Amino acid sequence: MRNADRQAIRDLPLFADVDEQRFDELLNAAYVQRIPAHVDLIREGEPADFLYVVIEGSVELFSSSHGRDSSMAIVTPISTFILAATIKDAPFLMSARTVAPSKLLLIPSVNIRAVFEADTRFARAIVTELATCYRGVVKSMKNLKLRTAVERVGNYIIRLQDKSGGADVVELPYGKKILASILGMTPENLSRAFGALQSHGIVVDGPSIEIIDRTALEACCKPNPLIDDPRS
Amino acid sequence: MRNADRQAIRDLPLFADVDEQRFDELLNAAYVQRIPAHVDLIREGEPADFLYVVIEGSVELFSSSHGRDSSMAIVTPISTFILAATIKDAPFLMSARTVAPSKLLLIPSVNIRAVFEADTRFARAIVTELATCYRGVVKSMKNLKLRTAVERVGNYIIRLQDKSGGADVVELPYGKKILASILGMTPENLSRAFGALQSHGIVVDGPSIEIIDRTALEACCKPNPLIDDPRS
DNA sequence: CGCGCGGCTTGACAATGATCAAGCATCCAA
DNA sequence: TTGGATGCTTGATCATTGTCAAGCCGCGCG
Repeated sequence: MRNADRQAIRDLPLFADVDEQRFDELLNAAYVQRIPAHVDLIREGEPADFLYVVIEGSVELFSSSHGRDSSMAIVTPISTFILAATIKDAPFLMSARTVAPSKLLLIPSVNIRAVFEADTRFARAIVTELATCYRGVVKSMKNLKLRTAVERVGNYIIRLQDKSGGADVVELPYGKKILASILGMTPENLSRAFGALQSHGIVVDGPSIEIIDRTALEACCKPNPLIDDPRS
Repeated sequence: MRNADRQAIRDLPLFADVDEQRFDELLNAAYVQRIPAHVDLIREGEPADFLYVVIEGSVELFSSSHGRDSSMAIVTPISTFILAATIKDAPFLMSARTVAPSKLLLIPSVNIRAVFEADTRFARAIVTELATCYRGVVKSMKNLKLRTAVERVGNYIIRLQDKSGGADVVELPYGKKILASILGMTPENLSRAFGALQSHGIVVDGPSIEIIDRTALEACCKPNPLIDDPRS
């Protein structure tokens, strides 16, 4: 493993305070895997044998039930996924597949659980991580239940602009098909929402979106920091 | 505080392994409150000054944004709510109000965080609790995104029957208006879903529901343990 | 006890969003 | 380079769900 990658993982709040020796143990037990795009990593319902860390690329978490599918989230570097299932030694509630060619670190769950039992600082870091994950999903629920499709799309654009340092032109980081599914709508409806928002301060050109009137966009889509602020 | 209440709280996985002296500290710092029905306990966006424990009665967690409201969960005894906000010292993402006359224990968040820092077993119990809460919300998301309204209602009935030990007749534990909102629909649509399910193995009489053909109900609503099993 | 309010049901109608289908553009593999 | 597959857009149509409204019932309060 490259030192830059190792340091990037070390800098994650989850691992930052772990005892150095135990961090070494985790990494020594782990596997680095380079995976092409569109590869299934794990299937919902299967045991969570590894904690996954996305180093490069991106991973889609999705769920299926009786013929229906829905994307739930995209995990980008440097992030972990399936921490809760790992800690609980429980089956995973979502499947995961690579969206782009990806570099992943797979840390065996037994090692994660061992360090969790042995290192108090790790246990506390896991608390913070899980609390953050929990609040993230609660906010997604609120987004779904309290907003129309157009509002969800508009607020996604606003968040993306904020995340891009306020740039006027932002690029969608993944395809519109997945974005639609994450936002809880069909691709057709996403196209229509983009169309509708062109009267409210944006210009859409494929994966590029220019925000020409942020005020109009916010008036239409009504951002709420208790849903949209990634730090809350 | 009555000994039975104290023991019931002590028996919660969250507190079961906490050092006895520290558990005493928590309870000594706490307040018992008897609250009538329909009283707002906390408003979303406010700081989470207390961890709440429902000892009797029930509490509705709900959210509002720009004129729209939605119920998110009902908390029943013996359970806590707003643990994540307490631990993160963050604003609460949902409001809470009593559904029925309730008896609550309010434990100051500063005390919770102090014991979290001092008692490893508490930290670990919090991990398990948060992981469980996180998985619960993920399952709610899947319920919303992967099912129709009728399926959501039908699976709610199935879960209620399982929770009632398989009884043929079950009672809705709270009003249909709140149930509709938790399941992500209007009260009118809930009534219609109950009506539709009368052709699929149930008989509805006010808050009583008789399941006369569980097989037909399951065939219609397609339960999935990765959504519906409360232990997963 | 009576009245008012809220919950719930039901019907009519409207709105939102999904489905189906066709066409275009792009990307990837042979 | 070419062909096929996939993503995306757009339109027509359909289905699900929300809104509005009225009526009934039960509960709580004066």
